[in-house]
Amino acid sequence: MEDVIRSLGYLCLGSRLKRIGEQLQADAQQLLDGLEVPLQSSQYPLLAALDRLGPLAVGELAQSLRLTQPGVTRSVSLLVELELVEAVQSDDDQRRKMVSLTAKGHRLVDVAKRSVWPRIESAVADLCQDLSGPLLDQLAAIEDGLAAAPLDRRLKKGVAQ
Amino acid sequence: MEDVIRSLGYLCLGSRLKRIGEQLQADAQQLLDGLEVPLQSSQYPLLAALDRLGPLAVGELAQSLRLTQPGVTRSVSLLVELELVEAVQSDDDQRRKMVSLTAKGHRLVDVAKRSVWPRIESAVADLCQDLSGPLLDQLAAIEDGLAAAPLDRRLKKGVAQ
DNA sequence: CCATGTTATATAACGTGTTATGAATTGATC
DNA sequence: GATCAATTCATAACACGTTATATAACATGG
Repeated sequence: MEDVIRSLGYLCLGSRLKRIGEQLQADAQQLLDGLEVPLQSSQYPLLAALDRLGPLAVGELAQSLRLTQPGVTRSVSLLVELELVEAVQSDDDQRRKMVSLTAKGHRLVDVAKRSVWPRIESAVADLCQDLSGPLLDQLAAIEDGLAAAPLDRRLKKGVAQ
Repeated sequence: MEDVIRSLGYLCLGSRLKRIGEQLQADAQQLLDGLEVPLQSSQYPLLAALDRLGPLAVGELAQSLRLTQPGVTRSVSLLVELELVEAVQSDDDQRRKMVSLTAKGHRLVDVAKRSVWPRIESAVADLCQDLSGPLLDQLAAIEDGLAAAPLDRRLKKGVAQ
C-alpha cells in the first residue's frame, strides 16, 4: 500500500518527521526497558539537561529543551513522583522552582550513560551511517532501515555492552 | 541557552524529529487557516489519501498513512462531524467501513490543492533548499531556518497566489 | 449448522505535546 | 509605600498519537 505521506514529499514533511521521531522513540524504549526504573524515553532529555547543566528553574529547563513551560511542569511532577528529581522554591525569588537530580536520579543517569545511551547512540548512528544527499532521500532511507531492522537489532558488539 | 536535544545528537534524534515536525505543522497551520474550513494541519494527510487513492476502508486508510487503526477511526469521526468525509458500511463485508470524501470534502481538497498546498510545498522547499551533508547538520539548518523565518515568510511571489 | 478462530472497527486509558488562563511573587513608578 | 505591570509557575482543556481490549461479522472444520 502506497505511503501517502512519503509520496507527498515536502507538503507532509511535518507529519513525516513526527512519525519517524515517534518510531525512533518507541525503538529506543525497548533498549531503555532494561533499566531499573520504568521511564518513558521522552523523559530522558529532561534528565540529561539537568545532568549537563546542573539545577535549573522550570522555565530554564523548558528553554534548554525547546518545550513549553506547562509541558515541563508536568514532566517535572512525574519525575518528582518517581523520586528522580527534586524541586524546591528558590530563596531569592519565590516564584522560581529549582529542579535538580536526586541521588536516585543521578544513579539512573549514570547507569544509562554507561550502559544504554551509548547503545542507542550507536544504533542510531548505524541507521544513519553513510546517509547523504537530499533530506527526503535520507528520510526514506531511515524509514526503510527501521522497517528492515529496528534499533535493537543494530547493537554493535563491544559498545558498552 | 544551550539546546540540549541538539547537543545530544543521535541519542535524541527521535525527540528532535518530533519537535521539528510539530513546528512545521504549526507553521503550516497558519497558511491553512485562510481556508473556509477550520481544520488542523494533521488532518490533511487523511484527506489527501482519500483524494489520491479513492474510497478506502478504515484499516486501509491506516496503512496508507502508517498510523494505527484507532487513530484513524478517531480522525474519521471528526471529519464525518465536519461533513468532509462519509463513512458507510460495506455491503459485501459488514465489518468494513468505507470512507470517502463528500462533495464538501472534495471542494476543500480542490481549493487546498490550488491555493495552499503549493504554497506550503514551496515554502518547505525553500527552507530545505541547498541542504546537503550529514542528517544532523541538515536538521540544524532547518531549525535555524525556521527560527529565522517561519514558513509564512517564505512565500514566493507567483506560487499559486 | 454450529463452534471456533480470525478480522475489522470501536472504545477506553494513557502519554506528551500544545494554548489559554489564573495566582503568586517581584519590581518599578508615582 | 501603594499600585500596576511583568514574571514565574500551575492548571485546565484540547490534539493526536499510542496500546490494550471489546464487539460484531466473517470463515472454516467438525
